[in-house]
Amino acid sequence: MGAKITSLQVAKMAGVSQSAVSRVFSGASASPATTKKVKKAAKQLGYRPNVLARAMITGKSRIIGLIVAYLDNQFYPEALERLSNALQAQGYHILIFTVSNSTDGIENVVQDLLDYQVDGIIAASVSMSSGLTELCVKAGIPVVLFNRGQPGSGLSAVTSANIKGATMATQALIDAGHTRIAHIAGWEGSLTGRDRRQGFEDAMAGAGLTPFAIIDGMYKRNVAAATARQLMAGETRPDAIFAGNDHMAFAVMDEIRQMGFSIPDDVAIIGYDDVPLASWPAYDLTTVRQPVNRMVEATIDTLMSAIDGQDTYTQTIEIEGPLIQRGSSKPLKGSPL
Amino acid sequence: MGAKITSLQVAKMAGVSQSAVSRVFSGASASPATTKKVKKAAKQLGYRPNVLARAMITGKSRIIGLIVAYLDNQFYPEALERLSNALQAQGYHILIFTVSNSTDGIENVVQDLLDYQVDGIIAASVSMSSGLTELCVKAGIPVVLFNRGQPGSGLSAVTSANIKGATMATQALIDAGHTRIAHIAGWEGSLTGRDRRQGFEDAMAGAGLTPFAIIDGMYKRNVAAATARQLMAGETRPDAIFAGNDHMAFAVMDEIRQMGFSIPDDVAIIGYDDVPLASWPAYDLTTVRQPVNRMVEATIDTLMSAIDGQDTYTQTIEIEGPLIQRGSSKPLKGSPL
DNA sequence: CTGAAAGCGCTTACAG
DNA sequence: CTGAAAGCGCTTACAG
Repeated sequence: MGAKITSLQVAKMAGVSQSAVSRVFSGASASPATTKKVKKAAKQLGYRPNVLARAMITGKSRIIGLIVAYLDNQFYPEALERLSNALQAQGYHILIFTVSNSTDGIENVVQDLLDYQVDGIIAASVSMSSGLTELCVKAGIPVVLFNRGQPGSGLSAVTSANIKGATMATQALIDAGHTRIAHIAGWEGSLTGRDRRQGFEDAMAGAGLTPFAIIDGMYKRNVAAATARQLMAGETRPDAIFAGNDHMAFAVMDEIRQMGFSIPDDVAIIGYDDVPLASWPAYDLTTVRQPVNRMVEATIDTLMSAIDGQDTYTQTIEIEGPLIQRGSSKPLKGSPL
Repeated sequence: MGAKITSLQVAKMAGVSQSAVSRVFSGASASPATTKKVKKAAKQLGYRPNVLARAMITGKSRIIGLIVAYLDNQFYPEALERLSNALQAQGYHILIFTVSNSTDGIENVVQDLLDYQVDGIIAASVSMSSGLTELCVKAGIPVVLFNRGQPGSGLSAVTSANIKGATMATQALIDAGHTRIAHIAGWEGSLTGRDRRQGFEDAMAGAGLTPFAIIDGMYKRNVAAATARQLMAGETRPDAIFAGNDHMAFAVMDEIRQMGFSIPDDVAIIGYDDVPLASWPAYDLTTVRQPVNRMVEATIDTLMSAIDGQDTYTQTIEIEGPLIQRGSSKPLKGSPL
């Protein structure tokens, strides 16, 4: 068992040279007669080329390293699935690394990826230190950041239009007549979190309103829940909360309902992402949609052209998504429903 | 850029042979003096061994192929994360393939995996045709099925004790006083689905009860929701529903609540898996816990000993989990709460 | 179009 | 302990 079949054995059986076998399988030119003989022998022996050996020579492993965190946030499994499908369709394979949100894990991960001679790296919601970035650049391995920009890093990034999206969400709350609007923000250490906060502040300022509160929810369920409880337990309460993402918004809704408040009557909630769960009746969450499919497309495109060496310059792509109005917030004030 | 540093360059700089460099990095014996010189040169040049080249010679790629479907079911992202962490800790890396539930996709996937010379394969909730199984056996690549047994396949498998778990769940409904109990079953094409159905039927028969209905929910949200609606729209209605997994149970709860029924007063619901969402207040779902961490442990253990060639025999491991009583079902009849 | 040969970057017996 | 050499399974100029 495990008796590996090599191109040499196929060659012998087919009565041709080893190079001929290689040519047939690597798509190089070969006469119909040779091709036929080789294919027949290969089939009989169950031969398939060793991809690792091929990779060594061509310098192309056709492996893409994917680094992902936050798998408990429904946005990422979906993104992972779509990235995976898109990459498979192009004949690439994904070497996956899951990391925790802490930064220290990622150092080794990138080195491991590089050791495997990956052709490119997609980093979903993780930050790359300048040292790591340099490492990849030196190795000539393109990196694309997914759903997390990193200004000044020199890395390509694909995100949604976070400032604009957050402005839309906040504006919707303002237009519905809310005045005491709080923001449970995404992790301040991430550009995504900072941009959404910026959008919130812009909209509030534009309406001449003072934020009821801005608190970092760290993109974590328990932090968001605790924050919500604290906000709602006070003497004066917010009449609306914009959460930095859906994952936190669900925790906020759970907590607030448990306290006996009604959504959206006592307090309106808006999230960000539009993960599948947001549309389920149990939450029915108003949210800003991040168009996963278009973000994935852009990511793959960016990565592929970098691998092909077409574009050596860095691209930052922002994709806009609509506000999806649902039951967790009130429609426009005075608007018919 | 991309000027790959090889062991030969390190050797020249360190003034030793290429073999010496290799020995230092592959953990073979080398004198302290040599080791020091080599490490110094390697560091200066930023050298790291090419894992692909190493894999070619040793015949060990340290890559594990992971096939996963149903990523929209919260159980799998969690399992993926834990599998990934456990494997990384052992120095293995995961080549991931996401497949749809349809069987046709997996054929090519396994071939791709084999082409990459993976050391082993973990198949999460996907079935392997006998042809595929034979392919892996011939290639000497161990396969472990995760959360999906396949009797007669000769493959190792790790699952929860599905029959027992389903019996417990059903018994809990019976003990709470329900008599018109329906089962929205997991996909009949899967052993998991059939076993849970079996457990349901056993418990019902044991109590002298006739199932109100048994309908295949295909492990799909929309099918489960439609089934629930149909059941509840009838003249006589079930007073309890056991769903084949949590993912379907959530859909059932959403649908039933939208119809205006109350849970658990009008109808009690129990699921299977105990995914994180089950404990969130919005669902508060009574369910049978699948101990992911122990299932992952068992999977890794089984795979590793197969890779090391210690155990060539097939193992089928079933892990028991407790029933987690929550608000979607009533506690034991007459019990204080 | 085809075969003989070199070489990808390593590991590992084999002598010394 | 160490170096020279063979070889893992391929691809790819190079002649013919």
